[in-house]
Amino acid sequence: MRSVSQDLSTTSYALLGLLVFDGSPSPGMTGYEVKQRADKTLRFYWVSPAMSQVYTELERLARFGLASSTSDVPGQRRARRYKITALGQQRLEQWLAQPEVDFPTLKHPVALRLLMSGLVGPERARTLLEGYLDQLASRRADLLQVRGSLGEAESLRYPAMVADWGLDYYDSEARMVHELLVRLRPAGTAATDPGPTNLGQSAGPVSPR
Amino acid sequence: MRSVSQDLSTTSYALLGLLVFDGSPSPGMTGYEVKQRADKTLRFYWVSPAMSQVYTELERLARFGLASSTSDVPGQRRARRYKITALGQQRLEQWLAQPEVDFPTLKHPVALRLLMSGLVGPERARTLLEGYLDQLASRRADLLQVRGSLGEAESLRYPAMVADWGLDYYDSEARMVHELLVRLRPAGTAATDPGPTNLGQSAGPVSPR
DNA sequence: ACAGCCATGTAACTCGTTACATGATTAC
DNA sequence: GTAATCATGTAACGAGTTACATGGCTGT
Repeated sequence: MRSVSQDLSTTSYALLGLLVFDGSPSPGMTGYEVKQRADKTLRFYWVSPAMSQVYTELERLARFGLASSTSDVPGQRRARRYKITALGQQRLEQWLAQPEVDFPTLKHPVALRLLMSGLVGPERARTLLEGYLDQLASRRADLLQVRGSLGEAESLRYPAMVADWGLDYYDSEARMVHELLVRLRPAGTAATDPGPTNLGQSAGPVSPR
Repeated sequence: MRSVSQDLSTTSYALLGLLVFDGSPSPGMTGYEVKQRADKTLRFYWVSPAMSQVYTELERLARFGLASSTSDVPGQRRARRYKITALGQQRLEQWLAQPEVDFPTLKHPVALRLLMSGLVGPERARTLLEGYLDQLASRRADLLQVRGSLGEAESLRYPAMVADWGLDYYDSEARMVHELLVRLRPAGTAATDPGPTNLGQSAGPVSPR
């Protein structure tokens, strides 16, 4: 649709972004290293593509002249290393300057299940949310470690801001889930499970037309 | 991988969930109506599938016996209506009861761009975040309307909880983005754009090994 | 008569995943 | 020697999108 010559997916730009952070004096990154970097950082705000996609994506960037691949053969080990090119950096900057940015996409299996938890009752909803709290804590710990490794250096200012954003997000989620757990057990109610409520089933239409 | 006979995608279960909320006395929903419902609610926590996918997905559910399709021909207008079956509801409940739930996936183009904003400077980062604030406000307004339509009815308790969760999420985002905007313009700094910082480029490796 | 909504579907394609296949190097 | 990690790739498939094609019904 966008007629700026060949168009890249957001994931391509994300990988290009990983290459740009590698810096000029470096000999470049192997696909393997790119994947590791993606696992460490990209996964929190985007996705970490599968290894196979990393390789095909890097080859694509090279084909478009946005990355240079240098076949590196020190002993015997084949290891292709990729660096961002001037053209690649130019394209990345163009992309960053684009005024129209898609709204974030959230795929939230926990919220989706909570939505329908009337079918299975509050006990299940509770364990669902508690499980999510555990996952959140573990994710937060991972991200906190990343944040720590970024430090306060001026050159890593933006990555640090994004990491802080992520930590704040996890904290907000945890806070809200705690609140929901409270709502799930109102003051006077005993600990006994009242069983599933019916979702308006056979009790008239839920949303009146 | 999961050997519970034919397995459905989360999107299938989400659509099944839309059907279950339609309630027994209803004649069922058309694909068109399912899509509209998805646009109104599902999109906030999952995705709203394309029309074409809604139709193929509903047909799939019918093929598996999880939804019944009644070809409805009142005048001439062909309109296939779908209702969830007992088997469908059973499968949905099984899915809801599953202990292992995937961690949410966030695709955040704004955070992704902020991460690399060192390449284009704080001015661009600012407009990026301000644009996001606008989008957030509009999204929040949409969701607030949905929340309003849910009211305080006991039968819609869970959907209401999820809507409140969503509103809280949008508020957290807005609060954090404001904070980031403040960080982007530190106290003493003048309004002049200092230009792009280099991301550790030609200034030694960013992450020391 | 024409626009806009209701309604359904097929075809081609993209993005991304898992499974598979291969092999070198390093640490114990 | 053998397990873990480094390293690269292909093939098959699934999920989801856009583009396309079709047509009835409703209000102005």
